[in-house]
Amino acid sequence: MVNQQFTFAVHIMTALAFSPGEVIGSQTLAASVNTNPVVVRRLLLALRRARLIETFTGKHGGARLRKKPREISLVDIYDAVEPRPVIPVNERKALKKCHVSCNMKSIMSRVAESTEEAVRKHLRGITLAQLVRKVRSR
Amino acid sequence: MVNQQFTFAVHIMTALAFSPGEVIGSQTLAASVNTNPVVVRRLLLALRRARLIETFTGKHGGARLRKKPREISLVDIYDAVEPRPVIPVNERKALKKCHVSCNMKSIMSRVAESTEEAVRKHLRGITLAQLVRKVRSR
DNA sequence: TCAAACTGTAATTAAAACCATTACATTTAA
DNA sequence: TTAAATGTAATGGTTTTAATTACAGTTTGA
Repeated sequence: MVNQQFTFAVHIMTALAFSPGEVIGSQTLAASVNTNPVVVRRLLLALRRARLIETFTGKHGGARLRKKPREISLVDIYDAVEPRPVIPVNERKALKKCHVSCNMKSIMSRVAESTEEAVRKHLRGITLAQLVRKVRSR
Repeated sequence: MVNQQFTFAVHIMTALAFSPGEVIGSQTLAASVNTNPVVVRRLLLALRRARLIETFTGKHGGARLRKKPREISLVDIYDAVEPRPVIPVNERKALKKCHVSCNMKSIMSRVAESTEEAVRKHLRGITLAQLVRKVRSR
């Protein structure tokens, strides 16, 4: 299985955006995502670090958006949860006598970086507001 | 992250492109990538299925490109090895009473698909010939 | 003031993904 | 006919990921 943190985080943020201003607990969010509340809380911490949400402890605690859904794009969430790069670079040491081997790491690094940028650029164009609109239109 | 199969496959293809027309064995390729010959052979099978290379069994066997490096782009290799999608969709069943939960799967599917397309579009712009040129220019 | 309902966080377990490795049948060249 | 390859199945070990348990700290409100 691949890392679902980004997927989970988008779900959580969409749920928060769907009920503007409301404070929602990790229990409720976990039920919506169908995962464990602790998993949700860890993601909420990451989203809070990125200043996308604020959280409240104690009874009636939970999380709430800090910005408007149209001001939050998926790249904000992507950066908040810091998923592994789309293309991993082979970190093993090169075969000295092989010209290709000696240069692949730096070459693949550039490919990986530019691909990452392409993904981020794409995600930048999708806002939470758009996702919420899709939820509502069904 | 996508697994290293794509990274390994690009390395292998670059090595083949670096020695045009030459048949190179899995042993040699594995040494360049710094992995096991069996791992390489499995990738070679995938690349062959995609008709990017041809392989030869028996003594002096190995692999060779079937097209010119400038006619092979990284998306061809990407498609050949079929890595897991960049964004995985949460396949768990939705919480019936939650409107967001019920719609997230189809919404995230579209996000995942379009992101995949963004990656493929980017990779389509990078050819093996370009990578080989970079190897040579060092 | 105390119990209930939360969050924050560490530690552990379980499952999945990934790659390496072994083994061997088959093919080919010399 | 032997040596050197590929093709491919099976197995094992490591790493990654998510689930779970546990509990201290915070807040609300009866």
